[in-house]
Amino acid sequence: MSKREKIMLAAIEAFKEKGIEKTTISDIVKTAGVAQGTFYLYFPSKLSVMPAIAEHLIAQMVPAIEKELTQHADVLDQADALVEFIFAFTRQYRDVLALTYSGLAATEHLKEWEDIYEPIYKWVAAFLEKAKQDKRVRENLNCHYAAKFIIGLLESSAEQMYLFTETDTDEVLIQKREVKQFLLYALGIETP
Amino acid sequence: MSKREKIMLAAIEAFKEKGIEKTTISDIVKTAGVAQGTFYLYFPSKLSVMPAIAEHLIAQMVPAIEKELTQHADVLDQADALVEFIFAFTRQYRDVLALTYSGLAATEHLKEWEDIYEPIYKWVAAFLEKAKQDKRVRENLNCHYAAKFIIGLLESSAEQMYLFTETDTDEVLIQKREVKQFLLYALGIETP
Amino acid sequence: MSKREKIMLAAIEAFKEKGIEKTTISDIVKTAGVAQGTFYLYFPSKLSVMPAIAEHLIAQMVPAIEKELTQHADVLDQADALVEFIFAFTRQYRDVLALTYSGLAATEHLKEWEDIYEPIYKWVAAFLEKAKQDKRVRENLNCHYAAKFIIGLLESSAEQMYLFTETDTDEVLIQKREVKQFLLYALGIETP
Amino acid sequence: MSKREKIMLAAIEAFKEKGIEKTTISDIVKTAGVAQGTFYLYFPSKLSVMPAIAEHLIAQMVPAIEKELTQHADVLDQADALVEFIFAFTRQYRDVLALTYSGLAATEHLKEWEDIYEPIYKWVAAFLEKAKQDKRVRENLNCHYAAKFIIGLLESSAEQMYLFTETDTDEVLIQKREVKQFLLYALGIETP
DNA sequence: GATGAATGAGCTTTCATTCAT
DNA sequence: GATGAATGAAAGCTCATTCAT
Repeated sequence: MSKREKIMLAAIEAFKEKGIEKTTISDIVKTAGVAQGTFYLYFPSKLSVMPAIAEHLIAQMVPAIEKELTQHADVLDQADALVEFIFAFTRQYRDVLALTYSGLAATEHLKEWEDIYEPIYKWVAAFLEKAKQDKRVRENLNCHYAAKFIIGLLESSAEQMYLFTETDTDEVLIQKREVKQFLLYALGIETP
Repeated sequence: MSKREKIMLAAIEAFKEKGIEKTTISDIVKTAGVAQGTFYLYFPSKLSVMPAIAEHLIAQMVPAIEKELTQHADVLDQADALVEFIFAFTRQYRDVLALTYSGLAATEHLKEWEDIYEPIYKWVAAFLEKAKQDKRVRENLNCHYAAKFIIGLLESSAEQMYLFTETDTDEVLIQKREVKQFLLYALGIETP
Repeated sequence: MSKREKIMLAAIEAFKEKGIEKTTISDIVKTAGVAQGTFYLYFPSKLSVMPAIAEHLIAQMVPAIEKELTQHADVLDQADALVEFIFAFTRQYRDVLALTYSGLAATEHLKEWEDIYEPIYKWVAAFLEKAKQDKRVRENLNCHYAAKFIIGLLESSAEQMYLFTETDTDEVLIQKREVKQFLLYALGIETP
Repeated sequence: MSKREKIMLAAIEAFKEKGIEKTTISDIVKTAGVAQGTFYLYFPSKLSVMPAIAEHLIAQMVPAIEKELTQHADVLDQADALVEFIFAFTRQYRDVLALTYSGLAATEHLKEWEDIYEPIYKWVAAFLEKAKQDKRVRENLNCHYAAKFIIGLLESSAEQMYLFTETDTDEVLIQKREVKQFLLYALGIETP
């Protein structure tokens, strides 16, 4: 593993452990097992690690979403898969996601957040477009906007859950079922 | 105005101005016009102001939402008013909202976030319940969950916009129109 | 009890509890149950309480020593009583004694220490003088100096003990026995 | 000289100069010629330098005492040398000694004081033991205890003097002569 | 006399940053 | 490239002191 990568992963650990504000570069290099000065060979400041972390997350997210969606032919199954995926992903990375968002918000980098999401929006929009051609969603659906609403809706509902629990309690299962129904109506998907 | 209140409002100003990371307690007390030591009479640390700010924001939001919703009799108009309100509120407090969330995330206070939102969820749920009795929304709607989804959906879509612009551009108007339509379908509201 | 006295006793408590350095005037007034400003009506600073504490100690010590010594007619018994008294007194006030000395040392008041002890030296010297007339101590004994040596010797040996233990262990009993013998030889007292 | 040593010696200077209470870490580092932060690489607080100072003092005292005592064959001369040495040492370090004791008392380190003295007690006891074998001191002398009493006696009598004067006045000479005599009787040393 | 909220000078402490090795 | 002891600017924080009530 490269030193740069070591530092980035150590930063994630340290941020999780102590919060962004209280994490020092000293903490990060101690966790990474490199010298104090080495940090500056790769990053100019503590918060400049954030975009790298965000990219790291997305680099894991995009191919996973793609794989999920292409596994299913019908939009109903795809919606289902998307909900499951976003909940699973949010659960797995809940700390890091909150940290990354918060870390970007604390700097001037917040605007990059949307750029980072762009590829995901694209993918979802493409699938909706396909479904529209197949008349499987309502014909007045604006796929470009809908993609963003869907991601926002699913992420916020997943976060609402995993703020309190790390495991999939009954409460989580109900929330998932309900958000799926909410989503199907919003997209105008006919259920059998 | 109490010193505590002065400090809190000054913190909002300072956070807006310089971001949380770069704001010092010195900045806050200068803006508040109180002495350095006075800060510590009311708050133990910079981030401990965050929950107070969050409460302040919600304290402004709840009666405003209540007023908006009670002004309209039909759920169609209420939905419309809610979208307009959340967009307007998000625009007005866009910096502070992102910062507050991020500030809470950086502390142990994040879980309080949902508690703070609780009264708003309650209000929206109550209005949906009323609409359901009037058969103005789909009859299988779970009002309790829907309330949370609606708020999450609207806030995320408003944030997506105001991350980039402070004024209501065409882009914003379209996003509003689209999210309204998305919402109406999700709730199963019949449009004339 | 006067406020001044309350403050002085509270200072002793606070110094015992947290040490002189870490005790604040705030701590003292909280313990004393008076207001912050009240302190300054009686003392100009934290360390200016020290001489008052020292006087308080001596005010208790002098009559007690006097009583002990006058109870016994012979110098052998008086020496015995003095050892017992200094050990008992040191045990009882060991924290305060160290604090007082240290508190005076940290200021310009250390020289007052000897003044405070003066009456005790006087008393002991007087008793030695009487014993010398009775030929009960060696005839070349300089009573004035001997008084100071005795107090120094006994206090240091008592402190050596009670630094480690608060109760009269076997170790303490042996130390007392040995210091008595040491003292008797020093004074040239013939034992039966 | 190591930075740690520089800081310790600077602390001695500064404490002498301004007293413990009024000395700031800033004063110490200025005197030491190191940066503010460097202090914290070696000591966590101002008072935590105290044990280091105490050790430093003792490290100087032990070999000096050893040298003094081994220079003389007879216990009479050794007693004389010990009195002279303790008075000289107390005079030289009078500020620091009082401060060190007081500084240790103000912390949790006071108990270390006796540990630090242990090697000196050992040396003196060994010399007394030798003298006892030679029948130069009374045969019922408990050398272990006597060593502690002697050090306590001599230090307290030296301190009594140098509290008021820095030079060897007549008063000091008399006190030395008298304490020597007191000591000789206590040990049962026959004078020619 | 008594109070205690407010002050702000000045202390302690941190920690990003450097640079000789 | 890599190191980590040393730096010192700048932050946090304290607490003796004041003064209107």
